[in-house]
Amino acid sequence: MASSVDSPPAGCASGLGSHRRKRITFSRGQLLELERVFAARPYPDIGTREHLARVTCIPEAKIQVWFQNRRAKRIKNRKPGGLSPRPELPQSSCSFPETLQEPWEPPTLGQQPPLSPSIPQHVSACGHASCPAPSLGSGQGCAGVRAAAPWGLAGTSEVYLSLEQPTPPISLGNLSEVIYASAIVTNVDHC
DNA sequence: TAGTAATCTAATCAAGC
DNA sequence: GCTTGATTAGATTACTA
Repeated sequence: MASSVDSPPAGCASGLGSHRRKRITFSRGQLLELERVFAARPYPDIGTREHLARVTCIPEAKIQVWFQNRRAKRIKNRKPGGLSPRPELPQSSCSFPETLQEPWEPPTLGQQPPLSPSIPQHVSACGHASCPAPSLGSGQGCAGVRAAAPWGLAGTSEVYLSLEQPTPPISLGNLSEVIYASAIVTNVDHC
């Protein structure tokens, strides 16, 4: 893991003797982008992260760290009863239009009637654009699936599975692209 | 079956405001 | 002092030899 972390050319932590921990400060635009994607899917797969990395010009590793911290923060804050920090994750992670429907509601999808809630549920549960279905395990292996697994053990995954089956209308690939388009299109002017 | 890789959470450290 | 990026440790899951 520590291999990809150093993207030397990045600029900041190039190789300044003391590899202490040079804290980087994300720009507003970058944060905006990250938060938007986070709202859509707190558990982005590698593809999403890489895409985000390109769009924001932030090393993928940093993005991963950012998401980790973000999740941790969220769990901490939403720890009133203390129990089940996850249960809500599947929600926010899956129903991107739900949490997102703020500034960038996708014109095409956003208006998807009452159906939308169930559709995106799987998309994010899977987390990967090109992941047909968790159980299908297409070679590549979907990170999103794994991500969902941990708490899925508690039974959440079953919900996803039952939800995703009856929702074939939208092509997941396109859907995630739409997510991205709506998430990114707004501010791609970082680079 | 064992080894490896990737990802996750949680706790903690520490920089920057 | 608070927020939050960075690091570390330990656990889980999936894939491959």
